[in-house]
Amino acid sequence: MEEATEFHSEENKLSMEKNKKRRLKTPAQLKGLEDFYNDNKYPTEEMKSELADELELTEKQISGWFCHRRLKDKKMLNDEVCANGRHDRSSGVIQDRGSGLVQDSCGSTKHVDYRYLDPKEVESHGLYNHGFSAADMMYGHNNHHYTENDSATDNTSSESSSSLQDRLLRQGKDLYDMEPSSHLTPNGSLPPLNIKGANNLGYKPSGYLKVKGDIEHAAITAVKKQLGKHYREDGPLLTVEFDTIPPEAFECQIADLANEAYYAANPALPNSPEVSAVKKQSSLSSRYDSYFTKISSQDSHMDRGDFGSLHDSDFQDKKSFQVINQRQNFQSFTNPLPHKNSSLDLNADSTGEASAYNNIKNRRKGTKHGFDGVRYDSASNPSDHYEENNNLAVKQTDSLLHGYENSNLKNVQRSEYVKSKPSNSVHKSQIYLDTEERRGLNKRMAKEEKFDGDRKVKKQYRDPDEVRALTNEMMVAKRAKVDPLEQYDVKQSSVAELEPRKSQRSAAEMPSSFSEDETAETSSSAD
DNA sequence: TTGTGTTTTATTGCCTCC
DNA sequence: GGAGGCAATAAAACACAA
Repeated sequence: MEEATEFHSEENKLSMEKNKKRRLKTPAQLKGLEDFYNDNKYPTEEMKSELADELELTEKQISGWFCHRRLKDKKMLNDEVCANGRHDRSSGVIQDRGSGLVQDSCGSTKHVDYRYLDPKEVESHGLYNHGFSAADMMYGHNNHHYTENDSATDNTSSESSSSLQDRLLRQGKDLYDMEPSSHLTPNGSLPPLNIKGANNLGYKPSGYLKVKGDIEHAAITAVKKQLGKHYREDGPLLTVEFDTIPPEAFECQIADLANEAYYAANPALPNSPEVSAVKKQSSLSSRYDSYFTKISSQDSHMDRGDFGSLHDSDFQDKKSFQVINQRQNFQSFTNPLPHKNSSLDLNADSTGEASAYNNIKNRRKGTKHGFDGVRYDSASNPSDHYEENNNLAVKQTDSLLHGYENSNLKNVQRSEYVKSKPSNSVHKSQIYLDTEERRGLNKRMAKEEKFDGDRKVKKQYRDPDEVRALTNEMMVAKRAKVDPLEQYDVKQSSVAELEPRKSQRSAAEMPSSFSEDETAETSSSAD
């Protein structure tokens, strides 16, 4: 026995040592691993071997380290998403319109989310939110079922805040709309239609989701087709005129969108269709604060930076301030590897460099994951009026939020990063996705399946940091802070304006969800 | 100093793809 | 069936508060 034991000890001397007492990687090893990991999260056998030799580790250790490193990233992402997902769930946000994929932010939340989401509601609200202004949506939520969820799941925030937050969350977080296949759903929202992508992240939609995705997608797509691509965000309630949409009803949408952007940039304009709505967004603050105050106390002074020097045309910069601030804070809160040269770090260290870096990375990112696709779309379509329209809410918010009116010059320099890496992707057009994107969802799903074999290769371009950054972007929407008084004013001022719509909706029996008949009908039409 | 919580490392089992 | 990857788990190492 002893000989055998001795033999084994000789044979596996090193491994035994490592088995009995795990050895921490030396700083040099860790650095090498991290550096390599930043470049390639899925090293090949050769790479592993080389790295093992270089770092004096075994390939097994290398593989294990990378595996755990990926898990770590994923976990971090999930944690972040978890916080977001909680908000979403509580606010009844439909994270994955169409596919039904709600970001499984925390693994266990995968099923929980659906307790709050009726497929019909998901569908109808998805349309709602797309067709309504923020103000409309607010009432839509409060007057319908979502407030129920709010009270049930989040007692810390006012009801009014939820809808607004939902709006921003969707804009910033609803990656689904932005990306058909995101990684994050990481919850933020998972790439709705990309089940594969979801799986990659550990979000494995079970039965219900798998079926739900197709059904909802078909129904929504059909409705979207009926509505047309360009329906006004500030236009009539979808259901109100749904049955009587004249062929020319939406033909002037592009122009309107342009005007909306102008309004957004000029909040002073009385006719800005979304001013009241934007003001309502202030309600975001409550829950946001509750969450981010945990992140960093620096937010307070950071947020009060001097934005005054910025012009309306610098909207992007303004927004970037929030993004950056949030990212900085968020990173400091979540990133256990401060030394890691993540994109966020790059952002802080070198604007230009980070910008270029992220641009490259964004382009490198394949369409495999929804996030990637979304961001890519957003970045690659700067002229997309939909994106512009989506920026509207943010613009308005920026212009209305006192706490953010002022910018920190220090941050201004960083705004370029956001430009290169459009945080507005967060606000990417829901409308756009609901039409153009969704039309290709089924095809895309098929492609996902088809090209799943390429996953390994594409995976190499998955950068958790990017995903994290995107998650942070999603969080940006939440960052919109408005003091309580402003919230109150917003409510008061917007009530009169919105009341008619409210009554109109109820008069039209705005469906909390499409009836089964409608769903079936639309589904069939989509077919 | 100790207890507790977190992080990191290692192992194992399962799944998917080739 | 093998390889690669993911997830769950255990345990050591570390950090921190009382």
